Amino acid sequence: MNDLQPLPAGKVDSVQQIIDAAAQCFMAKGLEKATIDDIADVLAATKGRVYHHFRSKNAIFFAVHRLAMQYCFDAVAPIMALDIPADDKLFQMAVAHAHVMMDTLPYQRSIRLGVDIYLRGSTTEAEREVLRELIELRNDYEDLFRDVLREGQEAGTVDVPDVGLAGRAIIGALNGLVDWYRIRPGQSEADRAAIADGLARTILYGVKA
Amino acid sequence: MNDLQPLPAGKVDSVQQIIDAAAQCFMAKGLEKATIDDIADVLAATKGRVYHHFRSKNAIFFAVHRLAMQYCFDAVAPIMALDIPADDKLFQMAVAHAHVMMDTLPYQRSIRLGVDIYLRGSTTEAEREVLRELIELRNDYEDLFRDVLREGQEAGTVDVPDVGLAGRAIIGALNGLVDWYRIRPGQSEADRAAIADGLARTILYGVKA
DNA sequence: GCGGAACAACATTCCCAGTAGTATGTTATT
DNA sequence: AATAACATACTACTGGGAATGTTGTTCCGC
Repeated sequence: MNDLQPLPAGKVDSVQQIIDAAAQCFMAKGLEKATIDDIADVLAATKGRVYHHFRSKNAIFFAVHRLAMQYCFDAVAPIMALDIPADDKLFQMAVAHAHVMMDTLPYQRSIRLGVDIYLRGSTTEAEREVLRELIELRNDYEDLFRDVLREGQEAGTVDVPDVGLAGRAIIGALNGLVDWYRIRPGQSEADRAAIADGLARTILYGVKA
Repeated sequence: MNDLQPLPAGKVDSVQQIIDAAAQCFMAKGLEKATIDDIADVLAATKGRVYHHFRSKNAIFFAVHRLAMQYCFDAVAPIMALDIPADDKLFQMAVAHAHVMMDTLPYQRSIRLGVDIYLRGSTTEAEREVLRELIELRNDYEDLFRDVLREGQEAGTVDVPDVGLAGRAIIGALNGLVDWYRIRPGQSEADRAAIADGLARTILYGVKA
């Protein structure tokens, strides 16, 4: 995939490959049905390689989840720092989030609904602790949207019945991408930009004429 | 839950109980981790009862899915028949859909992301056939929203950049309920009405002041 | 600058717990 | 007596994870 790099390669790359393969498998077959062997197969390797770097299957899922959240933060956080009106900021954040959903689809798809299910299934206390962190990460991320909403509400550029509810609505509309978006061969960057822009616009301006 | 009926009971009721128990288990532990024994336990019964009425675990999931869609149609279809402006219709549909999400949470939660995953895992052709029907059902349902959107767009009461995209946004924002809504002890019917109304309002009118 | 020890990065093999599904009772109803 | 509606007991298999084997690389004293 990225074999043509100057070959810094080494250890980090191998772990990264495993995480990436896992995300693909999780997306394709679901968290449970995807086996360690499946992940190894994608890499043309065996379980040995996977278990050398990860303690358990859960640990792999956690890594996928953490990276997925990282992608989101990296895309949206810079916009938070901009000194622009809250409504404009929100628009750009929505566009950025939509792009991340499409660009890192396997990751985002893997973590949907996965957390709370894994929470109940996790045996060790250590695992539950990691899960709480991940959930908190997610909450922090979604708070970014709520914060901007509140900022706009106070400045008068945003008007919603309930900031919390509006935040949920926005996140829901954007995350829905993960459910219906499919990577098609003939799609251009412009097509994806149109999707991201159209979604953000619909959310910001509503559907009423 | 509905024990106080005139007790028509009999066979239909037993099957219904199994489906209901399955939906609860699927919500609590996920489709894979929920076992047939779990479902039987909820009913204080054994696998025998379950397998007497259902050929396989997949068949149970299909029943849950079908019923989940049925609940949606039953709530939204009547509104389609009303002779009111498209934007008002859309608002009422959104409110109704939100209520169904909360009222039948275990069902709706069970089917999220379950379909496409099961699609790849389904062995027999018969199962895949059933899945195609279910997916088509879902598309038909979502088409209801898109149809109303288009109707409003033509009538001038709705203004969106893209009808398909706006439909996805609306569905996404509403279905997001399934992810974050939790049944709390002290919640009243009014609380849920506020959620449904607030969501619909945010979607219809957007967030811009 | 070389022999080998220690280690990293895997591959192979094996075990066993858990689970879907089956086969075979058992009881009540019609 | 036939069948519906279950319960009980059993089988077969899958997949996570551990134990162990193999190979290339690094490092270190002499």
